[in-house]
Amino acid sequence: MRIIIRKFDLVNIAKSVTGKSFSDIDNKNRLSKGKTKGIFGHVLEESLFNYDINSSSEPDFKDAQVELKVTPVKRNKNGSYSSKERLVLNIINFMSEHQYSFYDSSFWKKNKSLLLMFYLFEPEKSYEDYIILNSILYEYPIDDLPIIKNDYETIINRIKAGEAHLLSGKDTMYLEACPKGTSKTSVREQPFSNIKAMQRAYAFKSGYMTQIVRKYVMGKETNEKIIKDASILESQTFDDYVLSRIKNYIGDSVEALKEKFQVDSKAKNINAQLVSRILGVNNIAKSDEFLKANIKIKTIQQKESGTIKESMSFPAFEYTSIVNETWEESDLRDMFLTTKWLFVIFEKSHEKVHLSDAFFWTMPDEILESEVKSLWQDTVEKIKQGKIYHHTNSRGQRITHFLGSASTKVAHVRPHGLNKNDTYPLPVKEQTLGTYEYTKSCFWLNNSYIKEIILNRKKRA
DNA sequence: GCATGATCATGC
DNA sequence: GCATGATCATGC
Repeated sequence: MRIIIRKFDLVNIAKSVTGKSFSDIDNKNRLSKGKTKGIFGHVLEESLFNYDINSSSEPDFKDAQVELKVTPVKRNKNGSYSSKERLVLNIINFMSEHQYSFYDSSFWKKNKSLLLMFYLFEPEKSYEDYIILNSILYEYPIDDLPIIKNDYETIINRIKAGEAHLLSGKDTMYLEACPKGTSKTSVREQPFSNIKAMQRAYAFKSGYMTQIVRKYVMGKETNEKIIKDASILESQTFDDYVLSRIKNYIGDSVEALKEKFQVDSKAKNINAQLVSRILGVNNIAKSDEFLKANIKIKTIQQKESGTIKESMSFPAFEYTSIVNETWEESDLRDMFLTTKWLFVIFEKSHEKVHLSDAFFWTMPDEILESEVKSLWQDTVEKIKQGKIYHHTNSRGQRITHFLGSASTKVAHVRPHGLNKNDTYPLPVKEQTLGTYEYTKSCFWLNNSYIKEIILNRKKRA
């Protein structure tokens, strides 16, 4: 007789190992056979749930229609927790998937209910000793579903347009088509083009997974939402909705907006605060949608001449970390590959600053892999050689060897800290100064490049 | 008026 | 106490 396991039972079984390590659970000695991809899933399937390992288009637990996923959580330097990576789901069959609507898709059939088991990834520990943090039955929140459906449509529409080879994680918000294969040479045929496309799988982006971790594993309260009514997204995308809300205020002065929304602050991000109010939230950067989709807001001031007032800063890098990175797995490259920005332009005219434009932007791959890459390499090389300080100018400022905006087209390196005494340690001695620390620095997008982005956008429109 | 080092106000 | 987003200051 076959025993039918229900969702409720599965969650209880999963929760019974909270706080245990994989070696505690592994009674079939799978861990002793060495680490392989998916080993944690295999241990739990065999030793906790007692079923045979399979790879079928059906969910792992057929009767309950639940798919088991074991996924790592990491601890950040500031003590918070994030998902260590995206959650990869089933492979997309380009040849057939385009025939289905969302609820008939392979994505929905296999993943409509997920049993998520989170473990803590700890780099200093051996993998057998990783601990299960918690387990939950994940069924999509009603507010997330319209966005996930729109993401699905976006992926399908690219396949229908014969563009499966151009699919990119940047196309979508929560659900992405991520590369899945041993290399770029893992390609498959697509139905509406002769060009072979990289094999891809559905996946939840790491930003989406991080919010699940924070809410369901760490117990953090729900984020405020920009979309107050899920039906808004039945007729438009999230991006279009956000831009249409902002466009209602184009031409308004900062003074008028401060008055209208009763915002009074000397903070340098006052313009971002105003955009938050326009979208009906306290802090757009902390909104549910921006966090889950990894969208960041940047406000930009354009002078009457058209020049952009300031270059654009990003978080400071740590000298000791960046020298241990390769470009392929660098924080900088990862940031540009996984972040989308909402640029909001404020233009100065007639002595007043007005809201003038808003659009979403991602770093083009070809720029990332040329100009940005070479700047990163130049910077890392100089840190490795301890060749940072150049000379002190007549104002007592320390001029560096890092590439400035005068010698680059897209991005440059400049200080970014509280003051010049706000430093990070150096991996090697600074050759001229003899110190083991230097003022914090970060990568900046050149204001001239930002101007170019805005011009190109106007040309296209 | 630009380029670049230095710094500020805020929030967590 | 520090990260962050954004801006300030001034020699050239």
